[in-house]
Amino acid sequence: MLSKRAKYAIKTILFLQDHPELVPASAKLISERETIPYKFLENILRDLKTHQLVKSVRGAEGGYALAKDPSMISIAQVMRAMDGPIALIPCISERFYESCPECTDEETCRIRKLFAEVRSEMVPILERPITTLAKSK
Amino acid sequence: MLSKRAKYAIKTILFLQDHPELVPASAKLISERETIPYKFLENILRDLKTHQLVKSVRGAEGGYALAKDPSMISIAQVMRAMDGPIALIPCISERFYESCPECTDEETCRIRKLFAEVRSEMVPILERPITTLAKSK
DNA sequence: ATAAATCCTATAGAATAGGTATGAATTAAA
DNA sequence: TTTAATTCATACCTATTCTATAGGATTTAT
Repeated sequence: MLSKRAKYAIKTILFLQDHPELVPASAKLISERETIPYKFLENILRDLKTHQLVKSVRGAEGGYALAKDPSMISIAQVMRAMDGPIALIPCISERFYESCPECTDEETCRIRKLFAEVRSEMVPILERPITTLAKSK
Repeated sequence: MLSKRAKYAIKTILFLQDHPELVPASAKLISERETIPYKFLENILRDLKTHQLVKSVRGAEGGYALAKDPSMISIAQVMRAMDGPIALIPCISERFYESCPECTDEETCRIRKLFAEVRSEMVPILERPITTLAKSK
């Protein structure tokens, strides 16, 4: 399941996309508008910044903005930044690969094969740019 | 990510499917053959039994067997028994539905919409009977 | 200067993961 | 009828992760 951290991060990214007029948006503002605990959000924003998904302006009137064009940002990027692998098992993850200690033959592992199929269905959906998410409200 | 609990459970189910000649298979045997910690496996087997995926025979020469025809068992069933929802967010889960406390309108929630799409791709794959998993080794 | 911000480190409580310990109940076989 | 193998049940344990919160240092527009 998606962590709250990732969910809050996604909401933050979408908020920044939806409100270019409020940019740079302060953590306080985002926190209030999206009902995300303030200090927790600060933490998440730092992480998003490390992963170059947002950029920041310091000092009074400062805040956060998307670090790149929204058409270059996907939910998958946010999820990977917050929660790590999208794949349900590490032995098929592209960016977070890890072999199963007990596995004798990855090539023939049925479990791996099944979850590889799942992954290859999930990833393209999550990698769509956030601009393709129908805007609502 | 899939928990070890779920992974061990899947391996156990596949083991029982692959070795009808060893049925009823004792926890000890399964534990050795699949290198799953014995006491942890006992725990998992109890849970699988509660969810009617395996049945047990008590006493000496006892052990575990699949509770129904393998063609009626899916990886999704095992995952739900062990880890709960397959959906990445609870507001689109069929069996473990929970609304997001802060959500004002599920109908228009873009996040929900996206993850619903992900879920509807994942579930059919995971719900295939285990008999359809190409046997290997 | 002051206020409003980001930035940084540390801490804390709760839940979950991954197991372990102990022993009772059941049953086949010797 | 004893013994050994097994399931069944409960409780416990340790480490990690999750979800934050606290306190303060730093930066900057006004």
